[in-house]
Amino acid sequence: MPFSLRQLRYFVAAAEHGEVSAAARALSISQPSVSAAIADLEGQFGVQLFLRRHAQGMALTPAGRRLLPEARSLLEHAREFESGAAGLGQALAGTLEVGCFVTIAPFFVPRLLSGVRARYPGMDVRVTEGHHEELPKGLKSGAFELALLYDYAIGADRDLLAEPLAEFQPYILLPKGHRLARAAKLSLTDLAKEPLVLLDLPSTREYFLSRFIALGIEPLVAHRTPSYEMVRCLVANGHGYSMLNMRPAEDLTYDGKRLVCRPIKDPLVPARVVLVRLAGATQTRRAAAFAEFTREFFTKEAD
Amino acid sequence: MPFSLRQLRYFVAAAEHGEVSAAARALSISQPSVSAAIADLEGQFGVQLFLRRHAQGMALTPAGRRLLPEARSLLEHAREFESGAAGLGQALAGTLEVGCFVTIAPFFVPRLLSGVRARYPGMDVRVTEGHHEELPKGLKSGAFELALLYDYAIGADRDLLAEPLAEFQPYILLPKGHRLARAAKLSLTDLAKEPLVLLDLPSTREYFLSRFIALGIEPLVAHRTPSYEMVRCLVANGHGYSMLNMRPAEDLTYDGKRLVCRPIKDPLVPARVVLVRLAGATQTRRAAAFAEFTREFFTKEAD
DNA sequence: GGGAAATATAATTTTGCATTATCTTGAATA
DNA sequence: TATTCAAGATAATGCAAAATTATATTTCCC
Repeated sequence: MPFSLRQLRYFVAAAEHGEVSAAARALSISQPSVSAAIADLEGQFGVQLFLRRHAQGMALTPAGRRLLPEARSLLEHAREFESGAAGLGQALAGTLEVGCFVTIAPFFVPRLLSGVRARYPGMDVRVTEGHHEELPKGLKSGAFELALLYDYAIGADRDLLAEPLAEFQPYILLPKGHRLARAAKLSLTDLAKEPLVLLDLPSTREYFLSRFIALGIEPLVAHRTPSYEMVRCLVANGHGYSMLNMRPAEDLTYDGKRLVCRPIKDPLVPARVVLVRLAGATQTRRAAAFAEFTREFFTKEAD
Repeated sequence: MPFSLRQLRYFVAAAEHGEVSAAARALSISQPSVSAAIADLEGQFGVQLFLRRHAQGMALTPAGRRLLPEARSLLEHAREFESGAAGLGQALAGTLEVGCFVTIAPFFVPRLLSGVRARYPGMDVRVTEGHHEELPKGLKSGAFELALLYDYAIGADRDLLAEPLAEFQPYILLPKGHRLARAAKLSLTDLAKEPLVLLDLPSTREYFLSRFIALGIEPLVAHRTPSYEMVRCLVANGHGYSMLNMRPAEDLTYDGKRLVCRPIKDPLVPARVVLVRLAGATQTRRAAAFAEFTREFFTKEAD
């Protein structure tokens, strides 16, 4: 492209003012800049656009007269493009309320927030952590537009649209040095007589228990706690075993104890992390953008 | 205008290749240049256009996907503008503005227009008739690119280039049956005491009078009129004689009277019809083509 | 864990654009 | 006719954008 939008702007201004000097004043630049831009255009196109009348300013040649409206049109197109492009970012500006299940949040939310902030600088995502009984309510009440949670918490609720993002196979958690930890894989039947530390959260509680019951096993629930890290600490301190979906980067508890994780031999239905939204509502552009980003995030995560 | 066509070109190339590196190769520039251009666009618009997938190149974000066709459209517009602008100088299609002295026009312009239209079908010649004081101004103001007029109207104007096309010896116009009409040739001295009907147009007026004065004759100006046909009618109705350059096909006036035309015995500088253009300006191809055709036309006319 | 591929970043050179000052030209004026 | 004035072109110079090369970083893949 031999010419620039800048040069076109100068050409149009000079044509409108009939003088390079006046155009330069209007553009708040110096007169030689405008002169040079016009001379360059004329050279590029091989056509004389203006007649120089010295003390009388400049007059458009027939060629210049024909070019003027086309230059205006191109500049107008450029302005439209600009506002359209700026609008892409602008429309996303604003706040998006998102809910997230507490145990999922630390694993993904921080990185999701960073990524979304980078891609959509004007967009402000506010994440509220909640339990499985609260999140669907929050969606329905309008407290959030999207929620990140486990599919087992939704059941057959027809009001919610759940988009699967990732699958997690539950695993068994044992204290380091536990006799069962020597096996590479464990069967739930091996654990039937062992004390279970249950993550005692709505839905999650039922989800874990149902994994046993599906195999005809009645687990011995020795401890119940609603805290994820408390589960890990209890297990690491020898109070029993547990079953979890998500696995932190280190098998180390807050109180410095070591854990051992073992996959489960028995075929279990995995837990699916889903992105949930209200079936009836039309999605805002912010929500669509967040959903798109989250989709990509988990696709990359799966690789 | 915060962005440039250059940046848009790089953006489109990167989107098409899916890689900055490949786009840079295709554009024959370095990879960081493309990276920087895209980063700048993203900054300008406040939107992320690409997902960086490191070893996997780049993928368009939803925003980038939306912007891509618009960027292509703007670039296409710019290309059209460019070819249009470049074509102004070269292509024969388009409009050529020509000025012509009023009394010359009816003798040549209609046939010139027909001929030019036949030879250059895409070319639109617009002729503006004017007087000798207006035509050079029109050239200098850019109103027309070429003008057809008498050489005596130019004088020593160094800004104008005049190309001779045809010479016309002035002749004497008498009413039918005038006593001087019996002579085959007339001397201006024979007319010194006769009433003169003067074609009263700038330059032309001075031109005719100077023919007499050059011979030491002071003509008797009985009537002045700026209308060519009025001169003929006044003469035909016995109000005097006149001197003209151009001779219509019939020596018959609008009011049905007969005229007699007689050549002049005295040696006079002929009137030259010239094609004039601005000395400083570069000629468009249309103007060159018109000039060439006009040259040929008058050469044939002289035969 | 190491190599390859892709982009980003850093440092440097080059180019383009802006500026000020000066020159040229034609028109208006005395 | 000489002078002054207005407008554009040209020249010299500084600065900022964009190009380049080289290097770092990240991820994939073996």
